[in-house]
Amino acid sequence: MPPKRNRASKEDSVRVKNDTNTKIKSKAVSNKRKSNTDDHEEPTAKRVKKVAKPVLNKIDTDLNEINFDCSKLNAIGNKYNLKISSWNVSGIRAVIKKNGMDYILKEDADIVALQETKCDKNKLPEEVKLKGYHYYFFESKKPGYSGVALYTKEKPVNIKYGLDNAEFDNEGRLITAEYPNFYLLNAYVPNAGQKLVTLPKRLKWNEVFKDYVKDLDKKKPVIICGDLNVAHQEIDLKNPKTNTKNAGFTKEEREGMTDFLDAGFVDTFRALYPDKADAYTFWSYFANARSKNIGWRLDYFLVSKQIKDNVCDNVIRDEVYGSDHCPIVLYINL
Amino acid sequence: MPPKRNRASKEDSVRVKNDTNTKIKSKAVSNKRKSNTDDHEEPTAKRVKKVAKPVLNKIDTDLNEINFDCSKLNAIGNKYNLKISSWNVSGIRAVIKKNGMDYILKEDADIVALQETKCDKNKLPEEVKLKGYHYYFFESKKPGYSGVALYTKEKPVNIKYGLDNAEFDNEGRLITAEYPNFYLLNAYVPNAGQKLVTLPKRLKWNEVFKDYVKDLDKKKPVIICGDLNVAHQEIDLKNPKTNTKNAGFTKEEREGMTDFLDAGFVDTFRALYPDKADAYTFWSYFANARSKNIGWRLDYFLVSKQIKDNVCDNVIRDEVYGSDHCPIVLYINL
DNA sequence: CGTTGAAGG
DNA sequence: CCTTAAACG
Repeated sequence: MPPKRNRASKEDSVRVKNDTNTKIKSKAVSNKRKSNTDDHEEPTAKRVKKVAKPVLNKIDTDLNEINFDCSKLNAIGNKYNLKISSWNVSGIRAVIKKNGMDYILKEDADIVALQETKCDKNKLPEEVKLKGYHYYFFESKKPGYSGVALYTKEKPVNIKYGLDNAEFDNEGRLITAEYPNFYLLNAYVPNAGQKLVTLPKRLKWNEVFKDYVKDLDKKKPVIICGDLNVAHQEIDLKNPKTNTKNAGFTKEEREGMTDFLDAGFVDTFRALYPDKADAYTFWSYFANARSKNIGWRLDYFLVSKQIKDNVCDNVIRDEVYGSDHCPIVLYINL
Repeated sequence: MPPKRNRASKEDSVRVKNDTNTKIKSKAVSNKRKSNTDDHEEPTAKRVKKVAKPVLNKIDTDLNEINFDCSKLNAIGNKYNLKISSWNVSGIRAVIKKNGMDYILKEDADIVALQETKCDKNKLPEEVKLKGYHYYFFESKKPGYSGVALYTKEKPVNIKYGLDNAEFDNEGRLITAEYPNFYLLNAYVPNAGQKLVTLPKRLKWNEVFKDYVKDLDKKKPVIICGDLNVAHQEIDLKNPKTNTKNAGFTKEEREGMTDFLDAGFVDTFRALYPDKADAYTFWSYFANARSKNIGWRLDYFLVSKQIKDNVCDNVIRDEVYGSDHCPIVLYINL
């Protein structure tokens, strides 16, 4: 069983105090006023809450049902010696309330990369402290917006926040951890926005980020993970036809991804499973998309070409709820 | 038992889907990286939620424990033939979620006056429709702010929204219902604000309102109910000494109340119970004030002097939770 | 639809 | 402390 935290039960009901001293029950006096209901202005909204809570916050089975290990060998014939988990939590405090840290502890990855933490450093609850990990939070200047975090068992040689760009570094979108034999980048790529209002900003990021990573790649192999906010190909989302003008599947964003990969990187999931459809990491909260698996693959592990054969597996943990994204896990031998 | 609505249980937990097809449990590979936790920047906020939810949303007993009838006779010797309930709900949608409408139905008053409904007409949920009542909502132009509602079994001769003052009528603070033999006024009086920033506005209200009511009082007797946002005398709040500079107990607000009563009205609760202490209708949500009964009497029934002897009783329903105010009930014979 | 801060109480 | 609307996704 996953450790359960003490949490208050939310019994939302009008309460009645227990010290009533007037218990005489008599029939209410008959009332001369007769009621008929007709002419008032009608309320238009339907109900306070639609029907039932989305299944999202309910436990069906427990985390022990998941196999967190991996027996697959990589192309070189080695088992993994490094496990990395990446998860867009869409608000770390909300995920904590849903016992999301239990998943992280159970996964027991060597490195955990979180995106959209949406929490100022001084508001981080105690629960973010995970024993056995060094952790690093990079927040946005805009409170409650964006933000990334990195947990790592081994202390990195160096930690760098941002990519030396004032605009993006104000938004807590990138942590670079340098290890002896590789760089690990945790990225939360700008969303192109409703009606693509921030597509220009996004394309600017693509350029700045590519330049930044190419420089690193000259020194050591690079592992990039996070929410890259693009479904690369048609296979990477349920409804490619109707989303070509929507954030995450525009021609520009898709070409940006292709362009990035052409610079010498591999989408590990697609490399391992070239034809696997219906494999998504994000589902809109709208219209119960997740239960119908109407999703997008927006979260990735990209690795430098030189270490692509080191990858053992890339797993999508779509059994894990708590956010509109699910975690993804990379097993690699480095 | 009060009728329970179908509501989703809020089991806030990270959920795991029930279709895991990989159940091989093998020991995680031993990891060469050793962990030691020391140097990261410390989170400063303590916990996500303090300790436990305030008792406010929990049912202890049920509404059947309350005696909603009244056998007391008024000074003329008559039992009541009219029951009026007044409740500052502090958000009608929140109260509905806590089954607050069950209280209203159980009380079964002839007239129900609500304050701080905080809901645009087009966002009112279905649950505001109560069978057997005509209802009238007066909203603020500022969404989610102020707003009053009136439920009445007998259809009034006339309904008037506001008091012909542009400033106050934009804020949904007053409904006047004219009945054959009296006026019923449902008022949500402006709060003087943090550091008394809106005390001038409040004092302006006092003048405008007094003039308005005095005019009505010349025609028919008046019953005023609602959140008058003042504790009149020291007996009307737990901590009079420390609150003389705070909204609700300033000299100006208290004198405003005295001044209003001097115009020919009676505070029915205090008239019936001149020395009753610890009788409050509001408790701050801060510091568990309600469980310690650190409260204020801010909600009133005021009646024209000419009908003061018609009053049978004025009850404070402090057993009813769901808001930071509790309901009050007037039993009268008219 | 769900998370967040901000205003208001 | 609690409710709400607005921004963002």
